[in-house]
Amino acid sequence: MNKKRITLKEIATELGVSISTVSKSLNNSPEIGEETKKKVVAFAKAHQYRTNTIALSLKNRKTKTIGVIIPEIVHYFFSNVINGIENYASQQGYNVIIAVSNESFEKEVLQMEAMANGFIDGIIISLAKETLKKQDYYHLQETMAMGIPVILFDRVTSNLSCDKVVVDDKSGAEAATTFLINKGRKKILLLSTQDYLNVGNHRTNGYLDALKKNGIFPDNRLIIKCNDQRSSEEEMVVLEKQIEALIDEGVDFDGVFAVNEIYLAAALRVLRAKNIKVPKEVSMICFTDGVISRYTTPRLTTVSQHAEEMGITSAELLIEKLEDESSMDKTITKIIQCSIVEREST
Amino acid sequence: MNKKRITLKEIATELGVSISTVSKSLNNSPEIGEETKKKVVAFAKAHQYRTNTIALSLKNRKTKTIGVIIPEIVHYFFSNVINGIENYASQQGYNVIIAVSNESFEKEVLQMEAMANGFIDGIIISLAKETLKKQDYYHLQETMAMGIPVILFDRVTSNLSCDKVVVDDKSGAEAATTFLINKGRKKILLLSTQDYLNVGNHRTNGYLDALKKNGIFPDNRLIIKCNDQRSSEEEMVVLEKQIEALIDEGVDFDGVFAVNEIYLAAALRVLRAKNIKVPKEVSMICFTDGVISRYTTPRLTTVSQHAEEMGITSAELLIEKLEDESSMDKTITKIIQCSIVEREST
DNA sequence: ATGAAAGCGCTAACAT
DNA sequence: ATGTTAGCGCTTTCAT
Repeated sequence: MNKKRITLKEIATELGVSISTVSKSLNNSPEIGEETKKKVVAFAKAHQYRTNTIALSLKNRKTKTIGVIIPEIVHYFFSNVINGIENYASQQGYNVIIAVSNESFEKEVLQMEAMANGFIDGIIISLAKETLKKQDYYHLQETMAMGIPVILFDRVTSNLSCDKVVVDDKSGAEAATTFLINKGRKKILLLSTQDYLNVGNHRTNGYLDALKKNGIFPDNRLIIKCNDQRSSEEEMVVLEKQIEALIDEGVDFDGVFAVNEIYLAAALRVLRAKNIKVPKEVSMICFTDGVISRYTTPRLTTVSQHAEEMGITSAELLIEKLEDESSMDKTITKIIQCSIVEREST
Repeated sequence: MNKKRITLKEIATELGVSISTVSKSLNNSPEIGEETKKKVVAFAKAHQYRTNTIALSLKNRKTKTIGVIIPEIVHYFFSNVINGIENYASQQGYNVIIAVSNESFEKEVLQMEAMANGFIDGIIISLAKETLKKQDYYHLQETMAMGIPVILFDRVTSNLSCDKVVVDDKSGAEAATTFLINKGRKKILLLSTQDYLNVGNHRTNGYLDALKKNGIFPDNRLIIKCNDQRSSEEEMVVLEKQIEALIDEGVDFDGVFAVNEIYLAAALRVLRAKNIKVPKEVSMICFTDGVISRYTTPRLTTVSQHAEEMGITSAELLIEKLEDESSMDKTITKIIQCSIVEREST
């Protein structure tokens, strides 16, 4: 046991040739005679030679691995993005390291530094809520200054000049709202987030635009911007109470548009408790085409953000920067279009 | 831009001292005079010196990173396990690399080799369905033979001698079934998987044991072992049909125990379509305390497998092996107890 | 107190 | 066709 892997040097002494002969043989260099080549390759195979990636990295000054930092991993959207990144990257011969910031600024900085310090050629990141709130991007600037390319996705900021991959949140929200309007709904409840999350902000604007374009005057009582709670469980409880109160106050609505699945699931629970029929009396739609939408009754109509595609695109952008020096200068922003997945709630 | 990080060598020439003096100063060696030390440290700081992890790894023959291979990432249980691993590992100064096998044997082998080839000190893995079916563990044996410690979690096999972290599936299933029996249920529908998945197998046994201990004779018509379909969507459709058929045939049941959330969610949909009241007429419980359970109506009572704890335990086991040579010989299996989280479906 | 040199495993330019 | 050597960035033993 503990058979510590064999090195070029060992093969060389064992075979009575030089290290470079071994190296060249293994890399199938034309410099080496067929005879020797065969001999070396056979020996290497027999002894399960595996080239030491670390040594290679040190030599080449590149690690062929890319780092991904996401705010949360237990999250349908993000894990799908990772899926996309993983698929494309591995197909291009890159490894993927994943780190989680847990929505914390401090942890994000730590993770970023750990990565920048060593093992990665480039970083793909979606910013933590706290970072967005603080608007402190020093750690990102620093690693970019070190010549490490950074790609931002989904949770981005205009304060950083680098490649970005975003969803067209505004037009997605507009489409969703319009979708409800076209079903004859006029009093549409919006469940959104606080404005510092650009995502929530854009979606709210899309909602407002759709109303305006259809000549519907927005009703402030129909716009709920959820407060961040410590846990999403608590957030649910608070939100459910708010919706309940709304109904009890007699504020009427015939549609609901939520900026994510769980808000809509919360609304659905309330409606069912109040015995309001979906989609008969109220139509419902939300962002995030995740697991929940598929397993509620009725199943939820959603706006898909094409998470996997976002992942692939981010990886493409990064690897391009990595392989082609000249691409380092220009910075581009890719916009992924949303699409509506209709299910039973509309 | 592209400020390529500074090296010891550069600092040395810049300051007119030797490389080793710089190295020692930065590592606060007592060998170096206070004066020089200060000077070097100051200079390093000013130029944002960061030690090159790769070089260190090459020297130390350890990378301080651990690899994790999971069958799926878009999965509540696995992402929670990762969360646990990540938390413990980073706290111990380790990085975590994640790879996904996508339930494919081939991909698992590839990922394993990529990892074993270089960047990781040890591996934590949950086996792909295909691997379990094939029962081919050569790749694992090989990396263990290379002296790389491997920890198996959740999807394990008795054919491999290494540390393992498993859930007590059988007693969890027994507890769940007993839970329903104690609510006065006697005709309990079991929704399980094919037997080659040890997880499904154990849970089925737990179910049978609970029945036996309570003097209930198992009814084969009440045991459904779902076939793997290409996608979980398809699996749902098939399963829903099966349950529907059961009811239409007049096979009666007053409880449902499913080995995972989505099976139970499927059952719930059918029951609601048939206008059967939950939990009034039928009580329901399942394994996997995930997102879905929290957002259906009624919310589902579940058996929690303490995913995060499993992650932490796996990481502990691995890091222990990594830091303490002498622990390499013994192999231990940790069993994580399940617990029931009661919600509205019982 | 400081420095020279070897070595971690590999590649590649440059001999031979 | 094969070998020698330098070097990637760092630590550490052994001089000085």
